[in-house]
Amino acid sequence: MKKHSHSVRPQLPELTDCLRRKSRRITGQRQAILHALRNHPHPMSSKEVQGRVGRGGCDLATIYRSLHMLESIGMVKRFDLGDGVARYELVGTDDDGHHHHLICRRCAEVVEIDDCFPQALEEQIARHNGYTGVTHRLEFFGVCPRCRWNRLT
Amino acid sequence: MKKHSHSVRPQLPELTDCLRRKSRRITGQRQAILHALRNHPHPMSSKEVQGRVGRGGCDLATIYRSLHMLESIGMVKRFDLGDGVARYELVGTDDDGHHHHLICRRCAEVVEIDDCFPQALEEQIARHNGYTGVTHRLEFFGVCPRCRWNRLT
DNA sequence: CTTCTTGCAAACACTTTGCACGATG
DNA sequence: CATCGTGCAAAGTGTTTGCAAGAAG
Repeated sequence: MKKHSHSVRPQLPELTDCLRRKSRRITGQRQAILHALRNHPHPMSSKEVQGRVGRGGCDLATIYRSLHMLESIGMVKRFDLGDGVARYELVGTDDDGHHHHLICRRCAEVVEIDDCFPQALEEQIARHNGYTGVTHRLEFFGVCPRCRWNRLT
Repeated sequence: MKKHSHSVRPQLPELTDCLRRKSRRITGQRQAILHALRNHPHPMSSKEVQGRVGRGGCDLATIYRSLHMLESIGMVKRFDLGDGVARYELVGTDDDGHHHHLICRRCAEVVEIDDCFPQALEEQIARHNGYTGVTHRLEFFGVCPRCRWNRLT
């Protein structure tokens, strides 16, 4: 059971080990991308990742390819915040990365949410429709305290 | 309270009246688009709408503009099924169009779902984070009975 | 030295926009 | 007949891909 939004944040060596185990090559770019993801535990778009990859930078195509690869081996999770831009988060070492977000409609601030759609209800929906392997994608939208305040003044 | 997925399906005259009330012009294209949406009560992309607009057809740009306009006056609701393509559904006369979907990961079949995220829990999430006007976007994904069967054979 | 990765540029898919012409109220 | 809506083509985004050069194991 998870008690807090942020699970254990993996260290870089653990991450590269993970690549090694999956027989993926450990390149400078991949390390930089993982480093960027590690230091900003919020959904990041490819461009945002690129912006946080320092010295020398990294081609966007490489970012896209890396992110896909990392997703395919379960090291990152893709999130869809509703604006047609794919965002990714590093998956902790102890969980599967499944969680949700509360996004401010005005400033796009993102808060991690621990609550989840009731499992019993999901199972009922699956059974009722004859579907198997059912999961869900869930995000909340609202106005954050700061934006609400700014709007009032 | 809603009892069944599909609320009252508006007739064409009601729809055009709605446009009139909002002082939007009633053009052949808009009628055709509304007609298409009316006869296919599932999330439809702009291209799908175009494919169902008969005789003469209609420019894609017009479809995009119409769909935006219809959304802005609340006649259609936009859904995001996770594949970066905006889809729209006509909103019934008696509800606000809020509902969810169960989508087959293999054939993309879509089933309307009546269940919703528990309101009490949503309010708690909002309060806990100081957010106001909180809503949610929720979609389920799984494998439909038919695809499951085909896979077994 | 073999195989996997990268950068670059071109290609793509979806969506938006400028503008002159055409239709609606 | 004033205004709004449409078609067409061009431009914008975000993302994917082909290919030769480069790096990892």
